[in-house]
Amino acid sequence: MADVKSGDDSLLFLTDENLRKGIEAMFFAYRGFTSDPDRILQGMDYGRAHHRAVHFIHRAPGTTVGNLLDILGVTKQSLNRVLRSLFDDGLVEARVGRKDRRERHLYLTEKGAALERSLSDAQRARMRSAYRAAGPVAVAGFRTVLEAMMDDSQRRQYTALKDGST
Amino acid sequence: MADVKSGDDSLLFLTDENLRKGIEAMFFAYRGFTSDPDRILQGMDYGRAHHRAVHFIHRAPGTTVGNLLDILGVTKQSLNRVLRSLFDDGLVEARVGRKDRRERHLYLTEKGAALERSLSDAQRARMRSAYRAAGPVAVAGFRTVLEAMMDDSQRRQYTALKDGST
DNA sequence: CTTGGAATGTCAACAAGGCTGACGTAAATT
DNA sequence: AATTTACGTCAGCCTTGTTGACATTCCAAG
Repeated sequence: MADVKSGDDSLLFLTDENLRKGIEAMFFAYRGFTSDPDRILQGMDYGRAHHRAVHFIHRAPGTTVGNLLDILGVTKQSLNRVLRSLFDDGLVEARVGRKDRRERHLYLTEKGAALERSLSDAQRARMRSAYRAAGPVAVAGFRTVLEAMMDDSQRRQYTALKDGST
Repeated sequence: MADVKSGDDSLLFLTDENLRKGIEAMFFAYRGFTSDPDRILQGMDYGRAHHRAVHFIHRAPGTTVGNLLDILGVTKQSLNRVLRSLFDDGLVEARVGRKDRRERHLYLTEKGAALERSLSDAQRARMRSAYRAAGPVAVAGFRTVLEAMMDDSQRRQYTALKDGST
């Protein structure tokens, strides 16, 4: 695909220079992307790892620990440290699986949902403002490129969530 | 805001659902974005922090330590630890400023340039494949949205680099 | 010339959040 | 009954970020 004859400059967007700009844009944008939740979380005993856990538990209530491990791509020891503090503080609760009682299904409590809301409100506000400034066509392109940047396994998780439950 | 009259769907891309998808796309894509260099670096004594330092020294040869501090947004103690190991291993060299001799101007050695090349080759390969799959219009949108997501100070640094020296 | 402040380097201590390895328990599966 | 799976936990390590304190060097202003 995209086998462009010479004389055609439609592949100029693939120059190393343009790729470098994209790389640096990712770097700086990701900083902005995480900065608002980070600001909210600092001072609490929580960090970015808690944010991620809370986000995906909110997103897929009743998800199992193992499932969350796959999505977050960390070790169970690492996730467990985070989950334990969320349990202890009453933000997340685990219910034993009904079908398979080895599984723990995770849910946000009211308190947890409140934190999730405050974090995602902040992050969405930045996203919304960026989307609005860029317009719908740019946003579609944004999502297309991001999706193409993922590993296969990540893309599967993303799309599984994308059109997910609720 | 976003007071969309019914019948007009031009602002439908600003729904919370779409914003959430963008947020998750950023999360998963960033993992892909960093995974190739991370894989190369693991096993060496280096990590992502070294990659960033090497990248921006390559990008703006002769940059000062203070300048790099601004770009990377870390403390000098943190950066110094990274730079010291790069000095020790002969990947980066610091030349005392000619005009202001307090400043250290940073340059990659041949060895440092080789590492930079291997890291950025890997990262560019992923980027190129994503760009190619998405096409030029999507790429333009991608960059537009990312730029809109940055903080002002980040955007200034980004654009300063974007059309920068060489 | 002296001094204030800027740029840099360094030491010590600490925290978050990754990691591995090992081990234990309960429950499902074979 | 034996094995595998899902989960939890203990112990220890690494990277990379943080703060605070302090020394050095040197430009620039008084």
